[in-house]
Amino acid sequence: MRGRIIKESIDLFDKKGFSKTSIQDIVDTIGVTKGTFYYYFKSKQELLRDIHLNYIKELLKEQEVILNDEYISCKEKLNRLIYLIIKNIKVHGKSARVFNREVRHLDQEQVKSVNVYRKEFRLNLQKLIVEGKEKGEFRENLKNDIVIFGILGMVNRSYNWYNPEGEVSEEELVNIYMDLILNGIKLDANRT
Amino acid sequence: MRGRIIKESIDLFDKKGFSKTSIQDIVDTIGVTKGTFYYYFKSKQELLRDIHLNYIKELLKEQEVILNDEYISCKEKLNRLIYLIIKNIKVHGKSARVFNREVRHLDQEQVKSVNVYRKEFRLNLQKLIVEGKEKGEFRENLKNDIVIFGILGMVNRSYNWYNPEGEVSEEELVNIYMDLILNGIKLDANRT
Amino acid sequence: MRGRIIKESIDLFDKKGFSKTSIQDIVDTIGVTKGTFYYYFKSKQELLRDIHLNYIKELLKEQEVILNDEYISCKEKLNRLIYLIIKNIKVHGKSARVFNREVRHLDQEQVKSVNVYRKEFRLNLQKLIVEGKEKGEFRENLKNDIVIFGILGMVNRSYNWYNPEGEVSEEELVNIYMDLILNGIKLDANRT
Amino acid sequence: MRGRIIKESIDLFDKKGFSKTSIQDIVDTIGVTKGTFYYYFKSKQELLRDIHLNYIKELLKEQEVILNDEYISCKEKLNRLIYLIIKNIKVHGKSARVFNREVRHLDQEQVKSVNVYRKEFRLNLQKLIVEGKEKGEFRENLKNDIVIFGILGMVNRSYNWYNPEGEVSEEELVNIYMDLILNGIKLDANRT
DNA sequence: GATGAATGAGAATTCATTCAT
DNA sequence: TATGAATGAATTCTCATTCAT
Repeated sequence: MRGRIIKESIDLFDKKGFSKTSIQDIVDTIGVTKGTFYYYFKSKQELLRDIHLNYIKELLKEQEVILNDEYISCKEKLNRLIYLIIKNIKVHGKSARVFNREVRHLDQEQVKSVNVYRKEFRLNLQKLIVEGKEKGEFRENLKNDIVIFGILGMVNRSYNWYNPEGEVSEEELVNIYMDLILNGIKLDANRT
Repeated sequence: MRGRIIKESIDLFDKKGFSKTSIQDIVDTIGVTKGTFYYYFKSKQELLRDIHLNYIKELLKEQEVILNDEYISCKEKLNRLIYLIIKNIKVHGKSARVFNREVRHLDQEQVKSVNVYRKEFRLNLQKLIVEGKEKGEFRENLKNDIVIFGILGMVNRSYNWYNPEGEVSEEELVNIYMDLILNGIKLDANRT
Repeated sequence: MRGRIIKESIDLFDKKGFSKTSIQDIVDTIGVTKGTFYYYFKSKQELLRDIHLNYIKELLKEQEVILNDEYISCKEKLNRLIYLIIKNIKVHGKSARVFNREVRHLDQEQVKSVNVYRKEFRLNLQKLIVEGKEKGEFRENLKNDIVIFGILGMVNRSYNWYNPEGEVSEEELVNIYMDLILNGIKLDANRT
Repeated sequence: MRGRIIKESIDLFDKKGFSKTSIQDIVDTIGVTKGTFYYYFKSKQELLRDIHLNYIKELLKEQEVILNDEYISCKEKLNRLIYLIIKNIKVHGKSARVFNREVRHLDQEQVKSVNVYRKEFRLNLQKLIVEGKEKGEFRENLKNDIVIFGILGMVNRSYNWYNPEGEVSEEELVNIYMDLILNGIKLDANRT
């Protein structure tokens, strides 16, 4: 039951937004009554926090698998991490959008608890940049934090416009992003 | 009065979010009564739409000034356009955040009316990429639309984390973005 | 101006009902502002009372002309009085419907002032019955007041269903009512 | 609870009118809160529609019992039907008045659903006239529909002026109406 | 585990009315 | 005469939450 409530809530929050989705909407979709909801969750906010935590923890876990792979280059790791996010759009797009949109409906305490993981995710990425620099894969003169903010901004925004069923496949999109991130857009006579 | 209502609303919407800001909150801040609000606006949504339209129209106007300057290169134009957005954070950051966060509280009709301008802004940027390619400033093998989506995602997200009063100045931030966008992050032996 | 306000108000009250018609609706129709309304009327209720008084006074005047005609029988007077009401549907149907429907939006004081005339109208009709009895036109064993209440109920209700543009003309309707009122519906072997 | 809300609402709607009765008034009378009201009814209008439907359906049921009685004449049926309406004044007078006065506060859809029954009630009465003609009880040259509109108008208006506690008993009132309807008011030398 | 009735606080919105200009 | 800004009280309705069963 708890799982079903979470699942359907994500659907509804994605479709109508957190504040426009009522508990009634949620339980109606499942076919139970409001009492049931409050048997499993202390409040609407708690449900939202759970969704956030589920999402970011899962993402972190998958991130770690990639980062800990010793046999691939940093570029490849970056590639896979971006793919992780893009691939997520189809499978967990709803969670992702809810995650990215509805933070402001959590209270301070809850935001803090979520941000711990959020920050960890970002810092892990920064470490990747550092490592890439050391291995001579990335340029030295890069501001780690801002570069990561930039990449995340770019990739995450895809949730808002990218349609996985459209003409650009997920693999292509990742390639385009990687090309952009690695090489930039400038035409440079000296490059191959 | 109308102007004051808009101004204070932007403040509140930025601070607490659209749905958590009541008309009462707004009029209390100004020191008038709810009736006054409804004298100037048909509904809360109409106010939000007005904020959106004001913002995007203004942005479009400034964009055009930059794009129509015949004496500067495409790179320079891009630079200035990004600066336009970043500079906006300090001056119109609140509007910008409201603009980027609260779209979903507009109804279909209103979203449509706003999206006309939103799209125009994006298409203008795409034209810049095309032009840059023709002039040999940008690489040929770039997907115009996705590149622009990427750049906008990256730059716009700054509204959520960048603090203009912090240690990185706006000019520096723009330079970092430009460097990233133009050159990418890859270390390339052939480059200077 | 005053006249125009009354005229348009009757229209709107008939179409949407008194309570669903706002002062704003009224002044918008005319193209003036609310201030103007309150220059001419102390309140919305006062307007309604004026409409009522205008209507009933006018009706009374026309009634008197008919009743005072010395050269026609009581039957003929009754005929003409019913015709007066039915004919009114086309010309003053709106006023009439407002008059019959919206009494309850007047306050006690106002109802009283209107009922003076309303009652006079009814008593005049009762006198006609009395006179008709004396002249041997109507049966003796009739309860004057109830007969009149019955006739008025019957005829007045026409405002709610009768369409003067339909297939039954006003003259025909009056004839049907008169036949019903004079002769009843019973088949009587002794009658012609 | 639902029943109590309906009951008290009829009282209040009768006393103050639909639009002047607020949900607050209703729940205050019962001693519950507004939330309770909206637990049982989707809107104020829905409540009104329910009142209408309850009333007309009940009336229809009683009408059918009378019409289906094979052992009585049409005159007698008419007599009993009018008695049904008049008797109703004391018992269901409030419902009846609300039913007759507040139609215009229903929306189109709701009016339609109510009018189905309203019309059925009227058509049943028309069939009675037809039957009465065939059996030689009523005159042939009567317009069925208009006669019924007339009779209904006459009888229904009683709700507005007739006081069952007054000096005219319900039985007497019905007799007076029947006499008027059957025989008319004309003094006819040829009649008994 | 689950229900369903009830709450109560607050939300958006409407509107008759006032009044300085 | 007429305007238009402002009021304030009331109104319908929503909804997260509680709780006895």
